[in-house]
Amino acid sequence: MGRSPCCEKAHTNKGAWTKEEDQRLIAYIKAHGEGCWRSLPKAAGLLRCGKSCRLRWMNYLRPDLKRGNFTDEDDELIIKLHALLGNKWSLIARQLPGRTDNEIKNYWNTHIKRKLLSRGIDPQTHRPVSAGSSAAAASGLTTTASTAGFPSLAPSPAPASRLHNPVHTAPPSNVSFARTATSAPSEDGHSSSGGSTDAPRCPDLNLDLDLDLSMSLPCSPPKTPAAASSTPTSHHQQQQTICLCYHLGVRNGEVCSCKTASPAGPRAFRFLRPLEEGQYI
DNA sequence: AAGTATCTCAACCGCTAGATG
DNA sequence: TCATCTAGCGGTTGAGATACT
Repeated sequence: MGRSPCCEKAHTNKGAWTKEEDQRLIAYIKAHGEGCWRSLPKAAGLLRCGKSCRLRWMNYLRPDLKRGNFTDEDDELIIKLHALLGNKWSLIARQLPGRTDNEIKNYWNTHIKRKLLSRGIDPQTHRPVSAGSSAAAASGLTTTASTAGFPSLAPSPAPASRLHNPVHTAPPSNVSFARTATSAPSEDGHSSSGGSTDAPRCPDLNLDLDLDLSMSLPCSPPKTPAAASSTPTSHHQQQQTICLCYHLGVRNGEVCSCKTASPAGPRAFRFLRPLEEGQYI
């Protein structure tokens, strides 16, 4: 498209940030706030790409970041969220205040994957790995048994990045992460956003997950009023709405306050359709 | 102590959605 | 409507740290 590069690469530093660069970036953002990342480097006197500045700030310098080890509770929450959302690291990160998507992504790849495999669970599908079939696990092949930790949270087979992103779009009906047996598989077999295993590993899987627009944050307003009022099907209107936090046990049984805290009204909180009797996903 | 293997995680790259003119 | 720009996302890489021989 003839698009110009995001920065003049010939005149930008790359690699690890120095303390001085960090200080410059922090000072600038403290003075001016987060804003136009493209123009920030020049304004702040940094020989860095705006993208790089943004990343450095978001992943490392932000004052509200929580450094240090993840707790077991964090682990379990991440696992559950991953089962629900796939590799939507930014969405997962928003449920863990002080953690970044990059940090969670790294933690997943270095710790949780191994932890799940040691439990005999395929980290991509969240289903038990059949005995001795680590290769199957790696390729996303699964058994049909329920997951060990959360049988109702079988993973959604990898919505293509942004194609089914509940934050960005309000589909005409459910944001169904499930795919039928006739759904097209992903173009490649390796891990991509949302997961690597678009093979029909769960042909009858129907998560029927209706994540509302505020999925991104417990109480964040919807992106647009139009989207917020996107017409739910009558089918939906009959569903009891349950906050995702509540469903996941985040609030430990409490009714999530995000329902009331949202300025956008009752449509602004996330809900899952409870499974009907005999239904499994 | 030295060399090698493995692990961790900060940073980069390429891509897309949404905004704008 | 189209072209372009920007912010943001997810996958990947590689330097440094650590463990092992």
